[in-house]
Amino acid sequence: MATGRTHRPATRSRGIPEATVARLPLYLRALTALSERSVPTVSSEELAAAAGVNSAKLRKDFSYLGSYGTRGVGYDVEYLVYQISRELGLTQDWPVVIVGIGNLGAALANYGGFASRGFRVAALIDADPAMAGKPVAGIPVQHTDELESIIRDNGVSIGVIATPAGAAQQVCDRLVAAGVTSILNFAPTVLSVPDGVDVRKVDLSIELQILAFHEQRKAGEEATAGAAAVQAAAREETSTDQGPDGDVPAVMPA
Amino acid sequence: MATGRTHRPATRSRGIPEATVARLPLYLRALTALSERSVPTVSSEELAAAAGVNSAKLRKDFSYLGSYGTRGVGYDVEYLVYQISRELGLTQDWPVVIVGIGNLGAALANYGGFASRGFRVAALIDADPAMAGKPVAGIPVQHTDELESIIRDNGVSIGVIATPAGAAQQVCDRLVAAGVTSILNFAPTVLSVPDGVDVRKVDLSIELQILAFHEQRKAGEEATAGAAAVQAAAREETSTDQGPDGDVPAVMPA
DNA sequence: CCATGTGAACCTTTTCACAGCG
DNA sequence: CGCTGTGAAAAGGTTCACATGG
Repeated sequence: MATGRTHRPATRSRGIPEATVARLPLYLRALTALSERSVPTVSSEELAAAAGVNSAKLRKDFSYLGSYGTRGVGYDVEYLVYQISRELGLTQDWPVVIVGIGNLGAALANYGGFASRGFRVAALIDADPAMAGKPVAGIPVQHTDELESIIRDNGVSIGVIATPAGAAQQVCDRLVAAGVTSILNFAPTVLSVPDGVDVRKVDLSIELQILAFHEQRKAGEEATAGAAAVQAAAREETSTDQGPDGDVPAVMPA
Repeated sequence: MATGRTHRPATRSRGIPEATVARLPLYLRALTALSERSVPTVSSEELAAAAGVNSAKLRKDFSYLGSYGTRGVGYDVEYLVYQISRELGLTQDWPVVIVGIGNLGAALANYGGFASRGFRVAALIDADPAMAGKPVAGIPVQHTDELESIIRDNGVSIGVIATPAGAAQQVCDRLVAAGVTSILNFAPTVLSVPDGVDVRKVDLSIELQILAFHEQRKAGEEATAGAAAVQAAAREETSTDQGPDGDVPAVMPA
């Protein structure tokens, strides 16, 4: 930490916009890469390019966190990594359970991006008795019967559901009853949860359908030509700035 | 198709908002479920509940497609399924290739939600020679060398990247050069592509980080109590309406 | 009489453009 | 003098509330 962890009296008022929160992990990833290459500082322009957004947006986002840059120079990489990590709550340890160890569950269990971000896979849970005891990614799979005790014993507050759609709501209910308050849902279902519980969903099929929509437009353009067919040009995917930010994720039953 | 495919003179002007497009797959899923239960019609209220959004939003969304409902009654399920499918371009066949057949790639290959939505896995591609010929989900894995010919021979315009981060850009370049114009990226990297190519990303780690942020707030609330700590109550996750809609997805290297 | 379809109000997010600081 | 930080404007999306039509 170059600038030292001054902890800042935090001019930062509360209420960081959701859209900004959703981009912080992007900046963090880009900053981590710079940090590994021992780059000391970055300008908003450079960092924005690395994160795939435009610089005005990035500066505005950072302004919600506080004034962490130096005019005429840029941002101190290490310091920003620290500030964003702290803001996202990644400086603490988050035990996570993954329920449903099919192809997807296994993929998630093996994902390396967890540990490096403060997430720890506390347990893998599956309803199939035949899976019990089998190690996946070095962690023995436990039976669903153990779900409640696992959650409680490990103080788990984040659960990942990678079960088939039919089992998702039931698993969700049990996770919530046992104390989980944040759920990442990969099953293609709408989960209903009580107030105070956060749900985010990832649905692959949805992402593909959105791509298909735009793909279809591209094809139609040549045909419809003439008149006002330009329109799609509005979607200037300018080589950067991906992550349309305003989206719905994608799913996957195991 | 109850109402028959009248094809409608389409009062519908062009330019459906991105946010609406992102929700169409959600409605489609809910409608498909209703269709399977042979439900003939739904009100905006019912369908909205099933899709996890509020009814005003749903009606506004549908208004961009045209007037497909009947006042005092609701929407014809079969007819809407058809209209939305057509709008999304799902009435045609979309051959897709998946590059990177690790845990995640295999999970995707096995995902059933594809075929039922007009997507067809045309080929599985991996750089590991040892994988070549091995069947995954009934489809033999082919070596990366074949990538260009596979794309061309099958007229593939949508590619899924499930490789490690380091290989993603290179794979992306080859896909684009071979003719792919839509990419779903699971690797935790920002891909740069020429104009006209669409990229969507899915990043698991990002989703978890967003959950962690809110989780941290919840914990802080009790401590910070007193003063103005309410604020998070604004996030009324009212048992439905998940999918904060304004987000950034999550990734996964194989 | 009911539920759709939609203008209008409202809120969020993005973009602009430049003052101000290092 | 360059780059950050930020008001103000613009764009985009959501919610309200009700006229409209089956």
